[in-house]
Amino acid sequence: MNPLSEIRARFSTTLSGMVDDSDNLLSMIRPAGDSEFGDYQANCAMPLGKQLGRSPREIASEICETVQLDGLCQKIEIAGPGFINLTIDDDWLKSGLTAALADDRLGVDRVSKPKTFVIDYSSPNVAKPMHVGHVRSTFIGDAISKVLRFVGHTAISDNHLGDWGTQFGMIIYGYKHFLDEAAYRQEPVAELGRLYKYVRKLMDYHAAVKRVPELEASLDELKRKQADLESTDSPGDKKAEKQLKKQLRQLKTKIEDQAEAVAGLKAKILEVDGDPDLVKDALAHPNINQNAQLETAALHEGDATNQGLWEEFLPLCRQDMQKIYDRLDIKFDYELGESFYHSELANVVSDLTDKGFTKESDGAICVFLDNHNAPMIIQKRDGAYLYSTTDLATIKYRMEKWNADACLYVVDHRQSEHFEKLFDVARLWGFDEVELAHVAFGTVMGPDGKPYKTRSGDTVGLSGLLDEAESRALEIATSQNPELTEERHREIANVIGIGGLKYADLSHNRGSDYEFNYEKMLALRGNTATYLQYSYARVQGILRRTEADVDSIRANPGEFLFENEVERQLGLKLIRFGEALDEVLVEYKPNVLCNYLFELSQLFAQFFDKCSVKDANSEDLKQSRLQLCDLTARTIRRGLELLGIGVLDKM
RNA sequence: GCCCCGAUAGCUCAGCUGGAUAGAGCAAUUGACUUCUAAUCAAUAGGUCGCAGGUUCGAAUCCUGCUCGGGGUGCCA
Repeated sequence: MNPLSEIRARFSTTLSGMVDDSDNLLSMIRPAGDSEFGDYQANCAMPLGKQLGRSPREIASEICETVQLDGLCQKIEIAGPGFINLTIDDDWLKSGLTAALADDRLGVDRVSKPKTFVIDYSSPNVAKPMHVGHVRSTFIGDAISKVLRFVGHTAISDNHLGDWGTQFGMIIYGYKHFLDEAAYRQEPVAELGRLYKYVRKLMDYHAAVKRVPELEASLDELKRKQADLESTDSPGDKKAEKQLKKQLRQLKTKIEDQAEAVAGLKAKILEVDGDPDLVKDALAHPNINQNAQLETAALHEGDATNQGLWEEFLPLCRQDMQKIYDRLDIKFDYELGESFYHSELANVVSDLTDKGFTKESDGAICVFLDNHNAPMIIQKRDGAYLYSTTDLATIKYRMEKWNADACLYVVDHRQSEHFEKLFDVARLWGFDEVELAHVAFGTVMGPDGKPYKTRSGDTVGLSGLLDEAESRALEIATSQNPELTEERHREIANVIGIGGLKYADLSHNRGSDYEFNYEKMLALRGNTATYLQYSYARVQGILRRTEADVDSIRANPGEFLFENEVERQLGLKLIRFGEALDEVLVEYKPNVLCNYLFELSQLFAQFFDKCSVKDANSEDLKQSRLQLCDLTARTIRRGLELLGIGVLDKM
């Protein structure tokens, strides 16, 4: 039992005797903001005083008299307007640590009411290279799944692959017209990738050729407007003046954006124009955009040739994608892609229609919702279905198959409106018991504060990103410890490179955008995976140098001794691992666990500095310190494992 | 137009279901390696929590307005 839930349990009895609903008050018991005030503080006397019309300090002392904290807290003080400051009893702490030492779960309880969670994350489009944008969903989803499982829930991870989309129409079109058979026989995946990129290029070319004149016309129009506004006489009154300036500013950014877009499109045209083969193919395939779309439509309608090609391509693409997941050590329980649901889509629409929830509008079948202006369209005018339809079919399947208590969607925050609508429709449809949550995350930014792109403006490919992280890590590992073998260096580089990447992502609040930076990610100091991994390696160093036998430490523990204040702090932090995990799951925020592990490692570094294990004054103290070391190492290792990050005994 | 999100130290970010003197890392300055890994630790300095109001014992946190920035916005995913 972690101290916070223990304290809350004790307060619960007292508070429920004073008010009807004590849950809110219990949540006001929290870790102390300042260690001067003790370990925990209960702030519930102030609001309670108000509610009961009495002095908060009076209430506080009444609470203190009745609450049973014997054996749990050694000091209870009332301070300021009515704060109740609590200090955990050293004996309680020591017995908790002793129990954790012998426990594979480090003293973390399993939840009393396990639930079934379905977690939808990663979800890339197969046949398109994975890029930096997939990183966050993959890491965050994986970490949440692992924490859920560790605390005792059932977590079903499901990679909702985009395996039925327009990219297959493009590849099929490419296969039919541009295939290099020898290359396909030798390296099918590479050839399919080439075909995808090739068709993409030609499609972009035609789209750009068409779009540039339109954009340029609109750009001229904007510039005219700008000139008009600039030559407008000053309106005299301040408000109008301000309005005018604002309009001009907005126009200016719009002009800049469009000019940039035109330049980008022109670059794409030039790229094709500069290559005679590309020009030839571009001219020979003027309707490639429409025709690729037709290939997709044919696939969806069950065309035998396209179906056959799709069945041939899909396993190849998935195999290729699997390489990335293997490097990241990410596994899924299920990988039910969009194609898995395609036969159900018509039923979704007809069922919703039968129940009277749909309405036809401009030929499309829609579900209108009270709190949204735009409806959710579930079938297009041309009869095709949309991702909203697939998502609804997916919810139905997950409920029927797993009877989920909660479905978590770890998806980019830009899709929040889609999920609001989706969840509303699902509830309308009858799935109103399940918790449906969009675990949204922000964008990975480049050093310019814009979404992370390569210098040429393309998205950053994931496999290249991993290569770069590992090669930089290799350089660091080699220069730090030149005496190790190259094989060891590579192993270290893998663990700190991939770990650094994951930690950089997970340590940010998932809702925020963050700036991607290799240097910071792998920095030798600061709040990085390396720092945590180094702490772990230092413990292992101590255990080696003292020739400690961890099995016997765990089996025959001595008393924990707090000779130095930092030893008590470290012990308290260790016993609070479960609190951190609970906190992660309140809002599905892995950064809470990162913070905990960083603070734990900082305390260990202080302990390392001040409290020698090898040269402890007595055997008892040495034993106690070894126990703290062992617990620290196991907590860091377990915590990092839940984040999907590895550790090393030496680095 | 409408909707959503953000603005915290020079930089990158925590903190946000209201709590005590706003935190960390980096960068800067200073000190500590014959020592269990210095990939470390100790210390100094750095702030009008975008602006203006409001709510209250108490506001970075909640409410309103404004400024600036980002995103979304019926037939892409």
